[in-house]
Order: sequence, then C-alpha cells, then structure tokens
Amino acid sequence: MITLSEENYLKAIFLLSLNTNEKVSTNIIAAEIGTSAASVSDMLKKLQEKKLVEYEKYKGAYLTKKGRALASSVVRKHRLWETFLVNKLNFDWGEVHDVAEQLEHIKSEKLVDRLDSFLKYPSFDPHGEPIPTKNGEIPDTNTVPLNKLKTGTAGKVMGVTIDEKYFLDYLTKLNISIGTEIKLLEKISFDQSLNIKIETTNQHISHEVAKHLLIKMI
Amino acid sequence: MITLSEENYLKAIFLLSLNTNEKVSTNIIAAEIGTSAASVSDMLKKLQEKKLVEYEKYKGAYLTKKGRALASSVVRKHRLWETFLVNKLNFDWGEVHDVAEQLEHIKSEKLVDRLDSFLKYPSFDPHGEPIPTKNGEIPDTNTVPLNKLKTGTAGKVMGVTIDEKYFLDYLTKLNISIGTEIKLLEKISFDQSLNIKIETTNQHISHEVAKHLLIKMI
DNA sequence: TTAAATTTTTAGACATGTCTAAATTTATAT
DNA sequence: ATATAAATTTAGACATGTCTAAAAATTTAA
Ligand SMILES: [Mn+2]
Ligand SMILES: [Mn+2]
Ligand SMILES: [Mn+2]
Ligand SMILES: [Mn+2]
Repeated sequence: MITLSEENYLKAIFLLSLNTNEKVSTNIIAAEIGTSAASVSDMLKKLQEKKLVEYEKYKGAYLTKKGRALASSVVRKHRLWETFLVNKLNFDWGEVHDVAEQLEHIKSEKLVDRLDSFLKYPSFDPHGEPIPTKNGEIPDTNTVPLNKLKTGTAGKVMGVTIDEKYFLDYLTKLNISIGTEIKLLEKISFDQSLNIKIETTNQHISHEVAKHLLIKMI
Repeated sequence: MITLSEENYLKAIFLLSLNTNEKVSTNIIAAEIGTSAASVSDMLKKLQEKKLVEYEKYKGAYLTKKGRALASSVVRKHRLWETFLVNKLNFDWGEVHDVAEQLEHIKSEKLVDRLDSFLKYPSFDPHGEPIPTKNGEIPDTNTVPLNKLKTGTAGKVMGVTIDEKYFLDYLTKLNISIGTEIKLLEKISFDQSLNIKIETTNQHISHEVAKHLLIKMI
C-alpha cells in the first residue's frame, strides 16, 4: 500500500528529473513539495525501503522502475482530471490544479480507464502538459520556451509549464491561451524582457513569463 | 479543517440516525465504521470539541446543526459521484460504492455544483438512494420495504438500502433492478421468505433480501 | 435489589508524517 | 589545505488516528 504522501514525493521526484534523468537533491524536493529537508530525508528512507527510489545518503535519490511507474500514474491522473474539469465541467484553466491535486490520489484503475475513454484519449491537458499513457510514455511536444525563440520568428503557444492561478489569470489578461500565435519582435538584453506581437497588438512581457510559455514554430 | 476520518464518523452518525433522530451509541457507530469502540470514544470527544456532535459520556452522540450539514454534504457527494460513475462512465451499479467512498472526500464546492449540473440535478442515485440537496434536504421516497407489502399487491422497485457488490450482483441475477415490477404472491410465515412474480416468472427470495428492496405501490 | 452481562471509557502503546534544533557531511573559497 | 558556508541527516518532539487490555459505568436478569 502506498500512501498519499508517498505519492506526492514520487511525483515531485518524477517531475524534477523529467528532463535531466539525474538524482534529485533533498533540498530541491523539499522546495517542490513545500516541506522541510528533514521530512524529505525521513521519507526518502521509507521510499528506499519500499524499493521505490534509489537513495544514497547525502547524494540524493532517483526513481526505480516501480517508483517511476507509480509517479507517472499519478501525473496521468492529475492531468486527466484537469482535462475533465475543463472540458466537461467548464472550469477555467486556472481553477483546476488544486482540485486535481486531490483527485490524482483516487485509487481505481477502472475509473482512470473510463475517464480516459470519456475524454476521448487526450494527449495533452488544458495547460498543454503531456498526459502520460497507461504504460508511462510521455507524448512528445516539440516546443521551445518563448525566450529561446529567434527574434523575428513566430510560433503558436502549445502549453505552459506552470499551472498556478496567478500566472494563468495573467496570461488570460494578456490574451494568451493555448493556440495563440505570437511573434517575437525584440529581446531587451538589459532584463531579457520581450516585445511580442499577439494578433495585431504589440505587448511587452518579462523573461519570467516568457520562459514558461512553450512555443511551436510555425 | 475537518479530516477524512472525521467526515466518515459524521456520515456514519448521520445515516444511523436518519429515521430515528435519536442518539447513536458508541458500539453502533463502531460497527458501522468497522472500528473499535475505543476509537469511537476518542473521536466523539474530538467531534464534541469541534461542536460537530453533542456527546454525553456513556449516553451516545447526535449531530449538531453544523455536524449534520457537513455529514449531509458528504452523503450528497457520495451519491452524486455514484451517479456520475454509472450515468457517464458506464460503471455497473455494484462497482461504484467503493470508489465513491474515496471521491466523497474531495473538497471543492464548485466541483460539486458543476457535477450536479452536469448530471442534470438528479434526486436519486443509481441505487435509488435520495441525494441530499445543497441545503441538506432529503428528497422524499414514499416507499416501503418489500417485506412490508400486502400479499397480492404489486409495486415497482425504487431503490435498495444496501449498495454492496454481493447484494447488487445477486439482484441482477434475479433480474431485479430499479424500475422492476414485482408482485408479492405469498409470505412464508416460517422464515418470512417471499414468493414473488417478476415479469412473467415466479421467484423465491429470503426475508433478508426483501427488507432491503424499497417498493412503491402501483 | 443484587449479581452478572454488556457497553463504554481510559490507559498505554504504536504507526505515520510532520516540525525545529543540533550534529554531521560535503562543497566552496581563500 | 584549511576555514567557512551550504546541504543533509539525526535527535527529539508533537499531532492524528488507530489498537488491545483493563477499569468503570450501565443495563439486564435472576
Ligand atoms: Mn496541475
Ligand atoms: Mn496541468
Ligand atoms: Mn454507496
Ligand atoms: Mn448509493
């Protein structure tokens, strides 16, 4: 039996090591979960016991095959539920994350399967985040963060890498959502902020915002 | 903040005192929840602290207004989720209870409201159990248990009072579901078992089964 | 109305998950 | 190479919810 807390730790390690595939440090996990380093140390020992992570004292931890499968399933559930909330219950994309944090822990394989089918097997959630498949594969996105785009080129917003309400509400205010076309007009070298063109209007956004916008070049 | 365990205790007291409106004893609660009497004593003290129950040592407990509102909301969620699972995700009526036991603890008023709307404001769940309204009212059923029916009269199955898989699977095997018309042919006084007519065929069922079938006379 | 049976509470223990503060290890910089 | 800083672990405490066994109260029945 795996507990809700254990699932949250596994998910954190999973998301933190998605790109790097390297060991994750105690402090990084603590920051992600919003807990103390001491608690993380305690939990890593338990997860090691259960063969869900490989953990070496003072060196950090990474997921075992079993741990990764579990973590992937939690992320899958999180993103399927977010999709359900937006597509079926008309939630706003900024309102779903917190509820999905609860729903991702519901244990019923049949429920996940049926939900997936009910939603017509989506590959991406309302934030453009890829939904892991039942066997743990992660749909490919082929995108770059807006700040990495070459000046003068244009692209379409495919996703965001944060799904906090404040960020998403701000995007909505800027008229940015999934599918929006953006042209990068100018990078300000002083603070790396960007001048961009959305539809017909020019806008100015910070580096902080730009790096969380995933763009597919047209 | 109310915990998952506290919600389960409140729900148990709520369901146990639905008809009687009287104090519920420690042992009865323990049996309902499947825990020890000692644990119930502990928890009743905590719920008393939080003004969710009125509790007198050795005398049992009943819900305060606040406690009843909370309990009713949990039951409401349980039954809405069961309805969702059957009506939208094509679960069998015997498969939904355990999943609903988890889903009933998800905290989001908006989610409940939207789910209710998505399901077109149902008054009864897949077992014919009434779904409490947002303000705690319980739809009236106007039914009698099959064993209380007069010999020779007929009625329609409106609900069941148990939603365990074994019971529901047996009903399905007997060709009984919500809406089925049943005529009571004969009561055997020896064991209070019943001879009944479903559609065109005669069947024999125990008292134990009959008392959990709610019938509306035609 | 007193003794026995039943119910309920208390006492003490344990598991889980968390915290702060102190100790230890590792990394960084002179 | 050594001192200092940073990261991590350990120690000890606490809250929650559970359990079994023993004590106390209540109910039932002789
Ligand atoms: Mn999310
Ligand atoms: Mn998302
Ligand atoms: Mn149920
Ligand atoms: Mn039900």
